[in-house]
Formats: sequence, C-alpha cells, structure tokens
Amino acid sequence: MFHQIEKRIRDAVSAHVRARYGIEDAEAAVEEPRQSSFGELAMPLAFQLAKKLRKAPKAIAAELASELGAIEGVAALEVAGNGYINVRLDRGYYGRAALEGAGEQPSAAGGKVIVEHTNINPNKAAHIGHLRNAVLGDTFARMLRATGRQVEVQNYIDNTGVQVADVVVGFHYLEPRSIEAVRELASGDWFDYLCWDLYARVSAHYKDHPEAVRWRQATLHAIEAGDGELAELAHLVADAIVLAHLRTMRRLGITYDVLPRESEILRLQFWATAFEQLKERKAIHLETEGKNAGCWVMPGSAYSGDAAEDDSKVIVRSDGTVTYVGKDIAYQLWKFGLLGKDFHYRPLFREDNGHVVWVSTHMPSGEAPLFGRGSEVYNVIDSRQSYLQDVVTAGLRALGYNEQADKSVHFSYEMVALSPRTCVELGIELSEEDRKRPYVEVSGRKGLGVKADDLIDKLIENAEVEVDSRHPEAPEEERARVAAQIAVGALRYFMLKYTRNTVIAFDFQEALSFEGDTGPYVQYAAVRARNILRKYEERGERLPGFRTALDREAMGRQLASEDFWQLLLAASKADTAIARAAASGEPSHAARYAFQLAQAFNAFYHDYPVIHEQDPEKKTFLLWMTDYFRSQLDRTLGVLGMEAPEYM
RNA sequence: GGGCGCGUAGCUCAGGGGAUAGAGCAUCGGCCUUCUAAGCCGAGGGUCGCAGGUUCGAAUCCUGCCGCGCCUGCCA
Repeated sequence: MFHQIEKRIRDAVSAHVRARYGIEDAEAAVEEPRQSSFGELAMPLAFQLAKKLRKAPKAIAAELASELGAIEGVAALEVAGNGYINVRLDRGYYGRAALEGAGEQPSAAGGKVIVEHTNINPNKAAHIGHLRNAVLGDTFARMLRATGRQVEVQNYIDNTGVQVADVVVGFHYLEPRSIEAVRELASGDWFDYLCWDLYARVSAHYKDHPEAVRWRQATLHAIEAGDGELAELAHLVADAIVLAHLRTMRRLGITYDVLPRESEILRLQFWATAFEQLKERKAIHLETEGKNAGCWVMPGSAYSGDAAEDDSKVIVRSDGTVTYVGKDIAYQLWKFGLLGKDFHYRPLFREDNGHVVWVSTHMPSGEAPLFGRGSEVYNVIDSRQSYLQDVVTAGLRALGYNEQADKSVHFSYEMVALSPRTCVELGIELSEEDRKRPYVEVSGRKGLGVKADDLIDKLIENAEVEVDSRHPEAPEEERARVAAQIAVGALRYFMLKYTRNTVIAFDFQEALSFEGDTGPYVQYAAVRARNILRKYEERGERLPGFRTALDREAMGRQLASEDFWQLLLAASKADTAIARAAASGEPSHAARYAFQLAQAFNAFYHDYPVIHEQDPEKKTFLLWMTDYFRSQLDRTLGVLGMEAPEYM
C-alpha cells in the first residue's frame, strides 16, 4: 500500500528532474520525516541537486514543488526547512485504497531461496542460543515467503561428529550401558536432558583423564566405518535427539522442509566428489612442510584479503579424514545443485497441517520433492563461525562459482550469553572478573546454560498465572492454549527484538516480562481490536458494508483527524515494513514495526470508544479502522511466528 | 599480532549523512462505573567512548586512540 505510492512519487520526481534539468542519475530519495507534522514523505532532493545546479537548495525545492504537477494520491507538496520537499498525501484517496486492498499481491520473483538454520548438534537438549538461531531463521523464512519468494528450509544434522561421539563414549564406556538399555532411555521423554548431563560428565572426565580421549577416537572411527555397536549407538542417540529438537522447535511454530544429515554426506561420498573438483581446480594443495605437513589446505589468501603467508586452513587432515569445513563445502555445492550428486530422502513425519518433514537417506526409497538447487543460500550460523563460512565461500569461488559465492550469505548473529544475575539464579559460580562483565558466555560442554524447554515451560507457567487470574471461568484446556500462545509470543519476540549483531545477555527477569516492549504487548493490541469487533457483534449488530458505507469523501472527512490518519498510515505500512526487513535481512525491524503499530493502536483504543460512538459515519469508520488494524497486525504477527490469542 | 563486532539516558536497547537523538524497563506523579489497566497520560534523566578529519550538515562516513567481546584448531 504505502510503498506503491512511494514508488509513484519517486518515479514522477526522477522523470521530472531528467526532463527539467537533464540529470539522469538523480536518486530521488524519499524518506519518512521524523515528525509527522512534516507530512508523510520528505525529499531531500534539492540538497543533492544544489551543487550540480549551483543554486540554493531552497530555491530548487520551490521550483520543483511548483513545477512537478499532479501525482495521483498526493494532495500537496511543501517546501520546508532549508530545502526539503514535504509530501502530503490525499487522505481520502489513501484511506479508500487501503479499504480496497489495492495491489497487495507480492511478486514471486527469483528462484528458490534456501535457508539453513537450527543445526543443533544432536547430542543434548537445545538451549537458548539455539532458540535465537531457529527463531531468526524461521522468521527470516517467513519474511521471504511473505514477499513472494519460494523458500526451502533446511536443518543440517551433524550426526557423526565429535559431540555425538562423546555422548556415545558416556553410554558405552563411562556408564556403561547396553544398546537395549540406551534404546529404552531414548524412547523416554527426557533423553535430551539426560544426554545434556552425560555430555557434561564426559567432558569433565576427559579433563581429569586425558587418556580417555582414545575412547572418542575409537568411537569416531566406528562411526565413520558405519558398523558395529558404537556406530549403532551413535545413530540411536542422534536420531532420538533430533526428534527431541524437532519437538522443541514445533512448540514455537518452527518447522523444516528437509534434514540433510552428515552421515549421508559421508556415505554418498559427497566429499570425495568435492575433493576431486577442488584438487582439479588447484583450490587446495597438499602441504609438504611446516605444521600442516601432510594436510590438504586452502591458502589464507583465498578467504582473507590480507592473510599472513603461513595462514591456511586445513581441509583434509594428515590422517586423510576431512574436516567439517570440507564437508560444508560439499554441502554448499549441493545446495546450489553444483555437486552433481543428490541425497535420497524419506519422510520423517507428517505434521498436523499435512506438512511433511523429509530426512536424507543413502538408499532410494520412493518419490520425494526436489530439494536443493537453490539460487540463493542463507546460512543462519552465529558470528563466531564467520571464519569458517568465509572458507566455504572461498571454496566456491576457487571452483569458479563466483555467482553462487555472491549468493551465499552467512546470516550471522551474535551469541546469547547469560546476565550475571541469571547466572547467580542458576547457581553458576562466577569469577571476580565475570561478575563485573555485562554477560557471561554459556558452556554446553560444562552443562551450563538454559535449556530451551525449561524456558518455554517457565514462560507458560507465568502466562498461566496471569490468564487464570483474568479468566478463571474459562475452560482449562482453553486457558492452557492461550497461555502457550502468550509464552511463544513472548519468547519469539524476545529473540527477535534485538538486532542480529547485538549480544543478548539473557536475563530471566527480562525474558519473562509481559509488559512494555514485549510479544504479549503486541498480542494484547490484536486481542483488544478483536474484542471490539466481537463485542459489537454480540450486541446483535452486524458489521456495516465498509466498501459502500465509506466512500472517498467519507474517508477524507474522518481522516482529517490527525489521530486516525496516523494510525491508518502506520497500519498501511505492514507490507513495506516486512519487505524492508526482508531486504535488509533484519527480522528485528519487523518486530519493531509490530511494536510501534501496537503502541499506536493502544493509544487509539484508549482515546476512542468505538462501540459507544454516536455519529454513524464516524462509528462505521472506527469499526473499519479497528478491522483494518487487526488484519494488518495479524499479518505482521504471522511473519513473526506469533499468534493472537482468543483473549488475554 | 591480525580479522569481525560493539561503546547512545541509571539499566537493556533502537536510530547508522538531514529537521528538536528515541523506545522499553526502573524512579516519581496521574487514569479502571466505559470496547479487559498485560493498558493509557505526564515528569525527571544525554559530553551519542575520546581526539582529529571529510561537508551546506556528523550519533551516523574516514583516520587515530581508549575500553569491551568474539574469532584467529589437523573441534564443530
């Protein structure tokens, strides 16, 4: 809605500048003034032209404003300040366009976008750091879909790595337990929690008994060979934990299209194929001396502008095994359809809405959708891995795939740490200097951190207290559902409100808050809007036909009110806000928009009792505004993966 | 040492060439007989780390410095 008129103005202005001054490349920048009294749009164009035309900005602005002519939907152009041109929209026209939902169809341009996120090591329960990853990735995917893109969500499962091996070591050597005993545990509800503790115990054991690392070696070899009890144990553990993670994420409305697994990357020899390509193009070479003698390495110059001479990344170890980065290069090639190989797939399970989550296999097993072959790839991975992501992209470049390298985006974000206060609450001992820091890094290895399910449970518990006190008469099942929706809203919003490169110092008090800049605040505004409409209908009245009752003139009359106009304007910007957030890759922008829109509505709600309005035209208009706001906020909430509860 | 990021109100964070620097929390003071107060209104609170530079204009861009974090593995 908003961006269409914005574009119309920009086009008209650049055409005029071209014709009038013969300036071709004039970027008719259109901004939103910081003060609403300046109008809806502002153009600092005159400042840009001042030098070229050797004229005062103010004079140019006056000239432009008077000569520009009529633009559909624009009521007036005004010169302000030292040379701004402020645009005032035709409110009646704009309101009517919003009512008719003019041209809301997103254009489905470009090929498939692959978004990879979550990627949790399948050896223990998910924690809050993983939540940030999954919520960011899921929201970004929703944003892209909302702008018309085709999106495939992948969740890479490293089921053959050291972390899984360590848990296997725990079960097999430390405890020790039989496969049957572990299978029994794995079918229980708390397996991921159990492994969380076991993993911490194994890590601690290594520290006190360095020789125990040979257990890990034996396990890794067994996993790689793919047979024997240790390998079976590894699969058992990883498969069960993956299901636990998917269950956790589904609580937050997060799901996936396909789970490519490392075991298939090995089994189907993805690496061998990539290795041949890399050797052939001389992207990597066998080091003959120095600390990396016997390894295949990528020279530092490939992935870093000013790397030191001896700075290079080992891709294949001297024992012939491939590092994670190597496998990741193969995987990245596959995502673009450049590897010349594919996985086989089987359905892992079908969700309630019919959506099927697929997982890779090494054997053909019937029909499956076409996965991979993306034209853009976003890897949602925390910023600590930027070095490795650079190496992966450099791998593509070295193979001559510059276009795909350009389309490989490390969608990075900063870590989730713990506030000192929360550490104390969790009983984590802090050193003298840690206490002074704003945050403390979590350590999965030590078993320190906040488990995702614990946090969700706690949020639900808190929401239930509130819901129960407000709606004691409602059925329990319903109250539970509402509490869960509020909890999810609070959690997702909390993970989204920070910009990606802000370290979140996780604090229980802040995360559990339902007031102010929080998810429930936004949900509450949506609930209030729906309450008005519901109450209205409960009185036996039917909503008027807005299309006939509110013509352009009526819109113009009502929107003369600055309050109404500002709310309408804010609500109409939903698509613009989502599109901008998607384009800048910053989900926090969408969250911020939702919050600001909710703020605007809450003020409106307080000042204008809709149902009690006496003037018929105004009442119809207020009802429409309420309905319009609700639909625009619902849309935004959908993109954020939040639901508006039936009541709050 | 090198790379990336950060430094804005008491706290947590937005803003990232443009008009009078914003929000939430906290503090203080108001508003529930009205469509639910998870709300609304108001007040106080700022050397935008420091110093230079670029220009009509710098919190924003550049350089240097100071402080903090992450990365810099034949772990992932």
